[in-house]
Amino acid sequence: MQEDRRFDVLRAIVEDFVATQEPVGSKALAQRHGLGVSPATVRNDMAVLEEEGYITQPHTSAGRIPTDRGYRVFVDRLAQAKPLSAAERRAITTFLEGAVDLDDVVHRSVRLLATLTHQVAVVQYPSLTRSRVRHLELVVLDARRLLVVLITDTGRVEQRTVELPSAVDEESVGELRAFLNTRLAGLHLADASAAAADMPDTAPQQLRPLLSVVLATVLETVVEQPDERVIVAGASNLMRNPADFPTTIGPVLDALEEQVVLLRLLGEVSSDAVTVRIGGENDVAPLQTASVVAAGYTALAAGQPLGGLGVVGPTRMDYPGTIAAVRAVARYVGQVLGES
Amino acid sequence: MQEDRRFDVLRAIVEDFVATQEPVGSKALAQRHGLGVSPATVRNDMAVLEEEGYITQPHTSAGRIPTDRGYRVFVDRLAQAKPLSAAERRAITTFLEGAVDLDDVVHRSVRLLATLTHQVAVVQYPSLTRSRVRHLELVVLDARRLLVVLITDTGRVEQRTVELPSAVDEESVGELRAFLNTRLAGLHLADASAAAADMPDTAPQQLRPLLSVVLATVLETVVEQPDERVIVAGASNLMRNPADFPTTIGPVLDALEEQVVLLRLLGEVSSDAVTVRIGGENDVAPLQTASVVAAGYTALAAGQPLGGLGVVGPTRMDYPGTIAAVRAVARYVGQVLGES
DNA sequence: ATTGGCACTCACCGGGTACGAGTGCCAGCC
DNA sequence: GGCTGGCACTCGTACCCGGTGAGTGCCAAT
Repeated sequence: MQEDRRFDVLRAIVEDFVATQEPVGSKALAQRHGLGVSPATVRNDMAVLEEEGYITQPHTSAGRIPTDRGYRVFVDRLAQAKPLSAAERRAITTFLEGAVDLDDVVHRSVRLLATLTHQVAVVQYPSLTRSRVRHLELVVLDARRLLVVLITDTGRVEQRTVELPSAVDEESVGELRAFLNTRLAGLHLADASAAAADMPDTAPQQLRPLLSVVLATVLETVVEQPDERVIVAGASNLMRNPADFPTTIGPVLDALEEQVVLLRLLGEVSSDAVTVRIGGENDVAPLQTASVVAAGYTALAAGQPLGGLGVVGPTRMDYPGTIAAVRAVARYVGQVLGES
Repeated sequence: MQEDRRFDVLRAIVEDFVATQEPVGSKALAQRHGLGVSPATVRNDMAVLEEEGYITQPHTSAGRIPTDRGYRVFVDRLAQAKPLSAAERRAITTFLEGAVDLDDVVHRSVRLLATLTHQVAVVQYPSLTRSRVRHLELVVLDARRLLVVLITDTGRVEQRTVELPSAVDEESVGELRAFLNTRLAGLHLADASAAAADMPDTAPQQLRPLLSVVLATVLETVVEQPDERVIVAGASNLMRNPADFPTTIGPVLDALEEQVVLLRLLGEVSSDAVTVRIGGENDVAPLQTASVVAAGYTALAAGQPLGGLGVVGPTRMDYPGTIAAVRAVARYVGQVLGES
C-alpha cells in the first residue's frame, strides 16, 4: 500500500532530520532506511508529502525538512514510544530521593529534566489552590502586626504580614490559632472561601474582629492572588546549536523569564498525560519556533494535577525521548510529593 | 602635561568603544572628543598606551580596544560617577515598594536590576547565618514525624521534616515550642550553635530527648548546611549583542545556573561598597570574558552585609551607569528588608 | 506503480581583486 | 621637546565569478 510507505518516508525524514539537523534528500534516505524502493520513488512520495504540507524545502536544490504539521503527525501516529534506559531511570530515582524539602524537590526536578532532555526545563510549584492546609501559624511581631504563615501538605509555605486595627495579646492570638487550625487543617484551599464564609458566626465573639482581618489576608493570598511559581533551568541548552533559533534567541529567553507565559504553557496540562505543542501551535508568539512538551503531576494516582512541568526546545527535537523523560519525571515528582 | 592627555585618550577610547562596540581609530577619536590635538598625536599616545598594556588592536589595520587592564584604570581613576536619572530613582522606589514578602522583594529586585542595567542580574537571599530567629514552629505531622519551620527576621522560611525516635503528643510539642522560642527568638543564627550547647541542661527533663533531635535538625539546616540561595534574571541580555561572547555564551549561561559559582561571585562583597571584577580578574573560568559588578546589602546602616547582589555582563559595559544602579538597588533592598 | 535517466537549479566554496580604515614613521614646525 | 602633516604600508572586508555537487522534477520505459 503506497500510502503506508509515504508515512514511512515521512517518519524517516523526521528521524534523519532530527539526528543530522540537515535537510534530507531522496538518495540518502532510500539507502539508509531499508525501505526497498528507489530514490525516484521516494521523490514522488516526497512531492506528495510536500503538497499535503508535511514537509518543505528550504531552497530549491536542497533536501526536505518537516513542517510543524509533519512533526504533528509524527508524534501522533508515527513515533514509537522509546523506553528510558536503565541509567536514566536510576538517575531519576537517585536524583529525587535525596530531596529534603519542597524547594529541593523542585530544583532537583528541573535540573534533572534539563540534563535528561538537553532542553530548557520548566517546573511549576504545586498549585496553592489544589493543595490542602497543613498548618496555619500566627506570629506576633508587635502589638499591631501579625505574621500569618500558611503551610500546605505539598510543603509550600506562604507568609504575609497583617496590620491590625487594634492591639492584640498573645492569648487571643493563641485562641485564634487553635480555632483556625481545627477548622482549616486538611481543607483544600479551593474550598477555603466556602469554609470561611460561615466561620465568623461560629467563632467566639471576642475573636471575630481579629478573625476577619486574618481570614481576609489568607483568602487574598491563596485564593484571589494565588502565587503560582515556576522555575527554569538549562537555558544554555537553547544555544547548544545556534542554528536552531536563527535570530530569535533573545525573545525566547525573554519569554522563559515571564512567569505568566510559563504558567500558560504548563497550565493546560490535563491529568498526567503528556501534551506536545509544536511550533505555531503555541499561542505565545516568541515560542512559535519552539516546541513544548509538558505534563501535569499528581500526588494521587488520579485527580487534578498539582502542577505542571515540561521542556521547551526547537521544533526539531527528539520527541519520543523527550516525551518519555517528561512522563517519567512527572510520575516521580508526583510520587515524591505524595509521600510527605 | 602629556600624561594627563594620555589618560584622556584612554578614557575616550573606553567611552567610544563601549558606545559603538567597534575598535576606535585615531581620527574619529580626535574629532569626536574635543581634545584639541591632531590624529597623529593621538596615534603616538595610543602607541604608548598599547605598550603599557591598556589597549590593544584586534588586528593590524583596525582601531584599538581597551584591555582588562585598561578598563581597570578606567573604573578606578577615569570614570566620573554617573547619577541615576529621576526616572530611574522613581522606578526603584515604586518597584520595590509593593513587595509583599521576601520572595517578592528578591524577585522584584532582580528584575529591576536587569532592566536598569540591561545585564544579567543576580540577587542573593539574605544569608541565613546573618539573620535572626523570629519564630520557630513545630507542626505535628503524625505521631513520629514533626515539621520544623524556622522563620527569620529577614523573612526567610526554612522547613525540614524530622523523624522521631519515639511517639510524641501535642502537649510536649507545645512545651518544646514555647521553650525553644523563648530561648532562640532574636538570636543571630551564627550564635545558635553556642546557645544550643548548654540548652539541654536547662530544659525540663522530659523534653530533652525531643529537644536534642529537633535542635540537631535546626543546626544542620542553618549552620552546617546553610541553604544560601540566589536567583538570576535577564539572561537574554547576554545576547543583546551576540558579538560580546564570540563562542562562549553556553559556558557563561551554565555558570549562571550554578548556585555555587554565583555565591562565590557575590560572596566577596564587603559592606555596601560596590566591587568590580573585570574579565580575567574573575577566578571563575567561564566568566573570564565577563565583568561582575556587585555590592552587599545591609539592613542596618553599618554591619555585616545580609547578602549580595550584582550584575554580570561583557567587559565592554557602561561601568559608571552600572555601578550607580547596583549601588542604588543595594541600598533600597537593605532598606526594605530593614523595615519588616 | 515503480524505476532509471537526464537536464536543470542553486547554495556553497575557493580564489582573486579592489577598497578603505587605520597604523607607524619621518621630516618639518612651533 | 612635543606636535603635526604627509605618506607608504598592512590587512580585514566586500565583491565578483566560475566550478562543483547535491538534489530535484519530469519523462519514457518496464
